[in-house]
Amino acid sequence: MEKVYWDCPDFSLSQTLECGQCFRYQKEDNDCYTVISGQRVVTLGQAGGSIVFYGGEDISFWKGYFDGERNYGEIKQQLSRNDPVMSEAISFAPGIRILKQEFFEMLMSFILSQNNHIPRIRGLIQRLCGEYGTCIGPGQYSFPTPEQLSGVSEEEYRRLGCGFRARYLTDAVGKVLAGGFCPGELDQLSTAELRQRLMSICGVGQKVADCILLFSFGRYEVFPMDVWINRVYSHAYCSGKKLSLLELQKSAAENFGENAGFAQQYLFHYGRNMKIGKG
DNA sequence: ATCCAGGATCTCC
DNA sequence: GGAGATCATGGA
Repeated sequence: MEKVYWDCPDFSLSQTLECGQCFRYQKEDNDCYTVISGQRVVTLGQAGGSIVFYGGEDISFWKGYFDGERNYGEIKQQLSRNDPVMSEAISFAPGIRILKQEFFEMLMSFILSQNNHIPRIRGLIQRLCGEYGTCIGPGQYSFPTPEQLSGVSEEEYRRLGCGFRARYLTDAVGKVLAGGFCPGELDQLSTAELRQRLMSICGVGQKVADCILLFSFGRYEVFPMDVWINRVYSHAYCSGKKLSLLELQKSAAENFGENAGFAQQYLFHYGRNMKIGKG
C-alpha cells in the first residue's frame, strides 16, 4: 500500500482526534486511526513527529481537515503569555488542532451531544451512520446526507436511542432541506448572524451553535460554554465564583480574544481529563 | 444502583 | 434576563 508522509508541527493525531471535537474516528489495533469525513475515509498513524497516510487519496483534503496550514506554535505562545493555567492546559496536550469538519455532521452531532456523554454520542452517531449512511468501506459508513435522512421519522430516531433529541433531528433535517443552510452562503454571514441562523433550528442553543461555528465554520473567536468549560473556567479564572453565562462569555472573550476557540479546546480537554472543579 | 452527561426549552417571575 | 423543572438514555 502506498504510504505518504507528512511533517506537521504542533500536531498530535491522538490528541486532536480524542479531545472531544470529533466523533468519527476509530482507533485500530496497530495504533493507527481510521477517520471518516463526508464521503471520505482515511487510515493514518503517527511515528515520532511524522504523520503517515496509508493510501494516497485525498491527501490535500485531509491536510485541510487537520488545519495543517495554521501556525499553532504562535497561537499557543500568545495564549500562554502571562497565563499559568493556560500554559498548564497546553502542555497537557500541545498537539491539539481544531478540525475542519462538515457542517451537516456537526449540526446533527452536536444536537445529539446535549445532556449526553461523549462515548454515548459516538455510539448514537455510529448507529445513525450504519442505518442511513453509505457504505464506503468494510464496516465503514459515511454520515448520512440530509437527503438520506429526508424520510426518517422521530420514531426511527427514538428507536436508535436518540430520546428527546429525535424531534430536534427531524426539525434540523427539514430546515436544511428547505434551503437557507448552504455553506457557501453561510460563510458570508457574520459570526453573530450565523449563530442566530443556526439557533433558528429547534434544539440548537448557543452552545451547540458555537460548537458548529468553531468546528465547522472556523469561527475561532467563539468559546463554547458547556458544563466542563463552565467548571474549569469558573474554577481557574473566576476563583470559583458562579457567574452567569453572559458574564462568563464576556470574561473569556476579554481573556482570549480572537483565539478563544483554541483556548477553549485546550482547557476543555485538560479540565475534563483532570476533573478540574469536580468533587 | 444512582449519578450524570460538550443543553435546550418551557414556564414563571 | 435569570432561576427551576423537565426531557430519554445508558455508560460509568
